[in-house]
Amino acid sequence: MSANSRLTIAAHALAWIGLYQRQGHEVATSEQIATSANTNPVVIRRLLGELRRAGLVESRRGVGAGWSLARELESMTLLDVYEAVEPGPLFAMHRATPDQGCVVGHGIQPAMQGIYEGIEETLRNELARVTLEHVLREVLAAPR
Amino acid sequence: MSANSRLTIAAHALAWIGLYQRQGHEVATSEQIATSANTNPVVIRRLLGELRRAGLVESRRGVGAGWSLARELESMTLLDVYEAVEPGPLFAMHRATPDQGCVVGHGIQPAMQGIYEGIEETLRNELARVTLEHVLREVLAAPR
DNA sequence: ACAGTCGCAACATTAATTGTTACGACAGAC
DNA sequence: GTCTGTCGTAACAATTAATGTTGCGACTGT
Repeated sequence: MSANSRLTIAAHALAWIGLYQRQGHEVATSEQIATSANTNPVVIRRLLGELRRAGLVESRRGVGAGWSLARELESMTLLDVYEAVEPGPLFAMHRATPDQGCVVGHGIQPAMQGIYEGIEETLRNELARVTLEHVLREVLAAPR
Repeated sequence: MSANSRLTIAAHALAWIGLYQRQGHEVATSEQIATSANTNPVVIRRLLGELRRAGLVESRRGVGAGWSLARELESMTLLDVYEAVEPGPLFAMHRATPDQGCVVGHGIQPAMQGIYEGIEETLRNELARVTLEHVLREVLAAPR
């Protein structure tokens, strides 16, 4: 479905910064993270900018600039990241409004919206159960 | 996120056929459904074709041709529809493979895949709890 | 033979994400 | 005060997926 890797890349960036800081460094640059994620630094800066707005990371400017965590990885969940970087709802409605003169065309959108709402709530609960600390631990547990 | 309305349109089509059949008609045409959903008949035929492959609907050709349900709405769930019309996973990995020389770049994909798998399983369970009969009832319950 | 609809392929359009380039703003080093 | 490295952001290009459209052959009841 979604060719949408924003959540994955954002988690990647956070894990990278977290690990780098544990190795004694103050800040990580968008270029370093971009190299690890094999993408463009601007893409990383955009995503981290959204995470900063959500209070998950901080940035410093000038020489020796870069990004650092605003909170412990333990206190961040995938839900925090998801809400920071994913704008819309999971499932979309019709692109053009259906025929309001038809019973089904008229009732389908409220019906599906109500159903989708419950499903997204469940998804949110699941995302909230996974911390970024957990993600980093899983990353380090990968066989090499 | 996804500007992806396939599940919504497919549910719309099934509810439409179901209601139409309850009104005494044998088959529904892609043109009728397309009018209700405010889209092109070919879009409907494509979606219904996938639902037919999944055994949810049947089609007849020739004069008086059209679509009919292969099972009761009561016995179809949104999960059946979802699996029929949504190909890929919910969350995507990196577009380009991350730097395998980096610890995080190396471990991130297996880590996230494992996490996403559990989340998608939960999503599937939620979708499986909603029958198309329920959808149609919600549709008809909408205030006019 | 005819008419209506599906089946399917080919192509166009739209929209979202991702990638790239460019340049000003900022802050520490010298 | 200048220099250097990095962020901040805008503008635009490239890529991809979904959706929309057209065309025409296949099928089947009349």
